[in-house]
Amino acid sequence: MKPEVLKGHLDSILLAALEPQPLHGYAIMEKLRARSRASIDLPTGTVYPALHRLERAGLIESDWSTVSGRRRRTYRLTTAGRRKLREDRASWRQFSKTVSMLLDTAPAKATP
Amino acid sequence: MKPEVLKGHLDSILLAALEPQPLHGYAIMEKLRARSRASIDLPTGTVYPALHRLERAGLIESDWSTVSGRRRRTYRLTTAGRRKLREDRASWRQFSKTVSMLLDTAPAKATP
DNA sequence: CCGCATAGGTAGCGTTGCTATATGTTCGCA
DNA sequence: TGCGAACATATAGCAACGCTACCTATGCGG
Repeated sequence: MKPEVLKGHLDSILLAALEPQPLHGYAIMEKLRARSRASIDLPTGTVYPALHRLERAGLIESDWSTVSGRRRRTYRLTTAGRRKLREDRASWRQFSKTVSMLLDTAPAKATP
Repeated sequence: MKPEVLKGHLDSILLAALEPQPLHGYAIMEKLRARSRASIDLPTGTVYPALHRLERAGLIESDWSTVSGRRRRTYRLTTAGRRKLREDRASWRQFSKTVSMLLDTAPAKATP
C-alpha cells in the first residue's frame, strides 16, 4: 500500500485503535500491523508526531509509566476523541462510498 | 466532506473521469460534482495543477481548441494513464477494505 | 452595463506523513 | 563477553498535495 494515500485518515485510524483500550505508541503500531495483516506498517516518525498532534488537539490524553525499565507513554481517548471518532466513521463511509462510485467505470453520458 | 481526505486519491478520480471520453478541466469539475451529488466540488486551484501534474507524468495528453470564443484544453488518457487507472482501482479496493476494517470497533484482545 | 457562467491559470500556504537520526533499555544468543 | 534485535520514544527537515486567493478573458441574460 502506497504510504501517501493514508493522508487525512491516519488520525481516525489511531483513534479507532485506542477505542477499546489505552495503548502506548509502540503497541499501537503493532496492533495496526497485526490487524491490517502488515499492509499498514507505520514508521515511528509518523506515529509519535501524530499522537502528539492528537493530544494537542485534546482528542487523546497520556500518562507516563515504566514497565521493566522502559518508559512508556500510554494514550487514551478523551470524550472529544470519542466524538471525533464517531464523526470520522461517518465521514469515512461517505467518502469511501463516493470514491468507489467515482472509480467505477463512468458512463460517457447519463446512461443513454 | 473534508477536503484533505482526498489526498492521494485525486489523481485516480481524475483519470476515472477521463476514461469514458476526453474532457476539458471545467467539464471534469462539473462531471465530478454531478456524479458525487455535490459532495466532491473541486476548486479550480486543485484541478488545473493536478491535470498539469498528470500530463507531466505522461498519464494524460491534451489539445487546445476554441469553442464559441472560449479556449479549451481537452485531456485524454494515455496508455500509461489507463494502466495507472487499473492499478489505482486495485489499490483503492485494498486501501478502502483495510481502513474500513480498522475503523470497525476493534476487539480489546484477540476476541477472547 | 453588470453579473454570472464558462474557461483557464499561478503564487503561496498549511498540513501531513516520511526519512533519517538520536537516545536508552532489556534480552537472547554466540 | 559482546552484539544485535526488539522495545520505546523523540525530533529535524523534506516533499507532496490540495486549498485559498487572486488573475485573465469571453459570451450571454437581464
